[in-house]
Amino acid sequence: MAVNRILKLNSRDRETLVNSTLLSQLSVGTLAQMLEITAIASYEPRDVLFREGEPAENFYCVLSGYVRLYKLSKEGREADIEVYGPGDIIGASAVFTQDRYFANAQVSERATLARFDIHKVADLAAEEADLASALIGILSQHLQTALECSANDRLHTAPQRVAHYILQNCDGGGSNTSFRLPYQKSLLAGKLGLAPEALSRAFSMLREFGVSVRGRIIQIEDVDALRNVCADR
Amino acid sequence: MAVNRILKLNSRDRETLVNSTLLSQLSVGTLAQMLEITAIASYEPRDVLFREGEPAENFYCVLSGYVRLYKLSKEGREADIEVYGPGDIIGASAVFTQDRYFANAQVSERATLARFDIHKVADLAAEEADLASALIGILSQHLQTALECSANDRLHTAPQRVAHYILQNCDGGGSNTSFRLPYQKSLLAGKLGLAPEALSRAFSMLREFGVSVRGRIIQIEDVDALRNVCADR
DNA sequence: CGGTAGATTGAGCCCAATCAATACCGGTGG
DNA sequence: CCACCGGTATTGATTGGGCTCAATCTACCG
Repeated sequence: MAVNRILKLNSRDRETLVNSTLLSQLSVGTLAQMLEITAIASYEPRDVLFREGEPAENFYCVLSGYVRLYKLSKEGREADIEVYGPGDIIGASAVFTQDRYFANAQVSERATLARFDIHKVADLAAEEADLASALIGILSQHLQTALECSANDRLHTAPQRVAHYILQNCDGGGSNTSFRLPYQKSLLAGKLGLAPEALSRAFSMLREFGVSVRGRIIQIEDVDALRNVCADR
Repeated sequence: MAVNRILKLNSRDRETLVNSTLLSQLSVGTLAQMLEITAIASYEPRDVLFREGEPAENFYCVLSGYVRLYKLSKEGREADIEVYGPGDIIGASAVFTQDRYFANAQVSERATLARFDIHKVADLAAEEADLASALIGILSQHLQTALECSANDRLHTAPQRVAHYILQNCDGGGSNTSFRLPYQKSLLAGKLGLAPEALSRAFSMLREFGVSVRGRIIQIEDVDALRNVCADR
């Protein structure tokens, strides 16, 4: 598994890494130490980073591409838990628990990742308080996101969840705005806890609220109208 | 709100506090410092500890009783996120983010709680590495639980979730075993992401798999049969 | 003995999963 | 440049799980 190539860190990836949610919080000293123990590698779609139950050895920072975290049911169906993109940290909780991975992680688009040995990082975190702080920050953030997501699932219908996602991703923007989905719709569907068909239907339902979808481009006519969708329907 | 009485720490509560997921990880020195800044108070059912969006000031350790964490939809419907019992920590993520609460917390049964000022704890954590470690541990644990819960919702039907809950709570036990629900069924329903009616129906469906429910007592005839429910139905 | 809150049961409905078929898109190779 | 192909997306028909509403039942307390 994971037949990946080891790489040198190019300047764009380096920038992403240094600005990631974890490394951007560090002092120059700690940052340098982290960079020293970083291994960079590229992955092909469908590569598996780790599987549930395996002893945890590494955690990752996404430099480019996307990785999805998911769990399997006993019958083999899978449920996506989270999708990570550039700058995101995967498996940070393993740094402390130092136990086993509790989910599966798979690359969805060609990706470049930075890999860290959790034991080395744990040792470093014991010495450098800023690293420990940064890790707590990541975990707090992820925890909040996860709980948010649970509540979202339980409270909102498919069109509401999609509307919410769109609003989060068209960053402000005037009344008429648009953006490009960073990944496949099937991946988005999983992230939102939907079957791909349900996502399609949600999009077409949102057409009457001024949302048009062509390929990966999402156009929003009236942002305020969308906000109401979240409340009403 | 929260018209609660300030109390002295009695010996049973003290034991619970010292054995809690947070304090049990600390050195004697740090433990003593934490105990110094602890305020103990008792709460009545329906008391609200905090609301979503309020500036975060405290986090809590449950000494007795139960507290549910939930979010509200814009129409006012509520979705439970988590239920905390004796020894559990509530709002730990606020220690680091030091921002606002991201959910609501309400007491469900008469409860005694230990309250900590997040700023004091944050300061202490900056000095004492064992406290920082313990906080990371709590967060990792909570994160795992939350993600587990999301996946559970998406993968399993109501009877499966209930079977899973029962199995987790009849700790080993021979083929024929029983236990008592620690709180109301409506609270359990919320925790499992179900309407109370759905929980009822799940219980009656599980009757044919050897589960009998009388009041809060759950009797399981055949633990292995239950394990299969999780996979099949 | 009423009273109240929780739990159960039934009926109807709605949302989203599933299955199946078709349309679309992006690449590859002629 | 176009024809083809495989993976992705859409659309339709059906099913089923769980929510909602409403009525009954139970248990606990005054």
